[in-house]
Amino acid sequence: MATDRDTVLEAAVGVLSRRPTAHLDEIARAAGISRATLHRLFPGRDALIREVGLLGLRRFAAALDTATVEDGDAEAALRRLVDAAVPDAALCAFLAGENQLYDDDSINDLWEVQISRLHALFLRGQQQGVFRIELSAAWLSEAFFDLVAGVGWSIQDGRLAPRDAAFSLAELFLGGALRRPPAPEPGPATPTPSETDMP
Amino acid sequence: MATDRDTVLEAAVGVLSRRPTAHLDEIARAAGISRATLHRLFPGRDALIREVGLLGLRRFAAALDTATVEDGDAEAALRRLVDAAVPDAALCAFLAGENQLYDDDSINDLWEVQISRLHALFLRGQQQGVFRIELSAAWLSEAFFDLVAGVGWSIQDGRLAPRDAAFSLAELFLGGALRRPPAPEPGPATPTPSETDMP
DNA sequence: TAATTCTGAGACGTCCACGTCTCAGATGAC
DNA sequence: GTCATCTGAGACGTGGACGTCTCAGAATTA
Repeated sequence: MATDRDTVLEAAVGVLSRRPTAHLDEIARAAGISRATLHRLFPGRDALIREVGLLGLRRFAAALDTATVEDGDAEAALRRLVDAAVPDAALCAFLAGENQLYDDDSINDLWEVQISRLHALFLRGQQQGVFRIELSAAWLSEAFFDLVAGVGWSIQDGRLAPRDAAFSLAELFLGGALRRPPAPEPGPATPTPSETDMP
Repeated sequence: MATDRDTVLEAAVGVLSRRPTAHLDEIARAAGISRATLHRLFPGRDALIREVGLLGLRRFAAALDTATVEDGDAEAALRRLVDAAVPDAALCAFLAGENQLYDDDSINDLWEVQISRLHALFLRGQQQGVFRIELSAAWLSEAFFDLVAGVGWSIQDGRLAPRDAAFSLAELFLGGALRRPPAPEPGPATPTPSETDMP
């Protein structure tokens, strides 16, 4: 039973990120509460969707804060951001799927702010000579966010181990974004060699 | 006016990929037809959504075919796939957002087939020593598809030039996926140095 | 124990998107 | 020209999700 709002919102994300048209019954059941209690917490469906989006944006903004993306070396900042954002990847997956959904200006503004911070990070990295300049900062921002969303989907569907998420995201993205690709690292604590998938 | 089914479906994708709960009125308007004609082409909303998904899967399967991803060097195969898939990136964006939507087994099976082909490509590339083995083939498949979807979204929103799409996708993804990253290439016909974004 | 608060289950009415139908006008074939 | 075919606009009924309400039972507190 999840009575506090954020817990319910996270349960809602688990359903809405894959089935945006899910009924309130289903969302309530996923949260382990009744439809009545769901209505007590959120006035209606629109309010619920809105708060889910707000929670995602607040979490992503918090990840940008804790990673202090505005400071220091761009590569190190991005690695910090990966670690900070991966725990909330599911929320980012929801945002990626319908970031144009809201008529609300306050949400769109908040969204723009976070994207701008991400864009600035890549722009700074390009100026520092860390990130490739053949790829526009806008594309790097979009691709990074999409990969975070992909991490969220993969974990939800059980196709990616949560422990491997940050490593997989950082290695794949930085490999393509860095101007001087680093030598392949030895791997995470629990390496996932795909040979084990072989018959 | 778009009377043939595929054209209507592509117009529907443009709306549904960003607003999955869009009304049929809106979809019809986006396709330049009336709601009555939309109902003449597709029995109902479920049928429309289903056909959109089927079109996306057929297009992606066709891209895998034309790229002959089962043949030859894995890196070259992936580059061919990029070129073949980018034109239908918008459809992939729709699939990425709600690939678990369908109760229909025929669609899920078709989906699994294509994902398996992608997975096999990465597995073969890893065996060839082309792709990194620290990243699982499953994650590479997911990430590739998510980036294709990201290309679709970016183009739709005008954040990525269609001419740069294939280059941006291939360079970013292969940079992170290849075992021996290639030296940075000079760039596409219309390079997009992000310095031009600077104030 | 007794009182208070909160929740779940269910019933009920409302509203809106959907599906269907009709008909006038446009388009095209002959 | 005539006829056939197709489309758009609009009206209409329906279904189902949604929002509200009530009430019994559980959980918490004193």
